[in-house]
Amino acid sequence: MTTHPIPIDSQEPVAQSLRQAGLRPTPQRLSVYRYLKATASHPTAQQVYEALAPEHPALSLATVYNTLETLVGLGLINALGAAGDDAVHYDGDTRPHINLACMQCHRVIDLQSESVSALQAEVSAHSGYLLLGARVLYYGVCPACQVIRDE
Amino acid sequence: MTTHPIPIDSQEPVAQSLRQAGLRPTPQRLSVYRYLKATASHPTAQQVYEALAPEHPALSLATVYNTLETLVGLGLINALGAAGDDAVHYDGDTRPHINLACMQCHRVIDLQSESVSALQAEVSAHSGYLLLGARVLYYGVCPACQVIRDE
DNA sequence: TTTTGTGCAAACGTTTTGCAATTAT
DNA sequence: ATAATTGCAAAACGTTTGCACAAAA
Repeated sequence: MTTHPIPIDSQEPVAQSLRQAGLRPTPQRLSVYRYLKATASHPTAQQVYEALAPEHPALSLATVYNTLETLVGLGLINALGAAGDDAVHYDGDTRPHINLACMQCHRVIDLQSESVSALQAEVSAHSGYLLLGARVLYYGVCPACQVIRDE
Repeated sequence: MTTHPIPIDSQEPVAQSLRQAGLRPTPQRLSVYRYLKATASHPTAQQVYEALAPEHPALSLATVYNTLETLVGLGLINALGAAGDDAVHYDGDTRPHINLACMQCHRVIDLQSESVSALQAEVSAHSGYLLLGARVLYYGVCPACQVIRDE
């Protein structure tokens, strides 16, 4: 692989989290993480790969998969599961919120909610689990796809 | 396929739901549904298949997959997504509750919660989505697996 | 009789893995 | 130097699909 001019900011919280876990803050990991933080599209591994490919031509899909798994394991991103497309969608926003998935167009959007924070607190306090992530998602058919369905 | 003596109770709510959707309440569909309602184990398709195989020797894994998809589409069961094992886990309990998944032993348990009903109400009222199911799941490491991990 | 559903096996697409080369520490 | 990480290709796995047969309407 040829080295690409993707800057590694060692001060970045992700970089620190990775180091704390004994992992290296590589350009690939930072790119994947940054992309997930910057987008609201809840992409699949394939979509992350396609989004980063232009600026990161040597990136491999396998590395994207590995990286996503790593980030989930560290609790830095959430794995939401499939949205009618057999591919896991990821969410860079780990703050408590609701996800809405359309099983028809496979899009996932966010919905703010008062209640989710309470939920998370409840789980943290009473479960006894070492929590890594959340998957608060309701699935169905979005307004746009309902219209199409009626035609 | 040979006919098996699995009774079809036409009064069963599932049977009625299936008919309303123009689908037939077959022994396979009722068996899968009943099993999911009766267990608290949040099984994968494979696990449903293995559980029903002894009493339903002609059942095929493909039918289990098809049936699970059908039931999800009708909102009769919930698709929770993977639990560290790349296989979708299903939940026969569609009442609002929290699911806790252990990414190490791949088990999913339930957690009662006051807040989840409020969540669901919020989504129903404000999303504009035609809702089919919920996926309220927190994942991490269960108490038992934490002990093993420490050893 | 017409339509729907099943079972089997093959196909598909997502995800994982082995290994040599590369990179960070 | 040493150990971790990448990229590629191949493999593996869960899931879906095509089709002939069976069952229900």
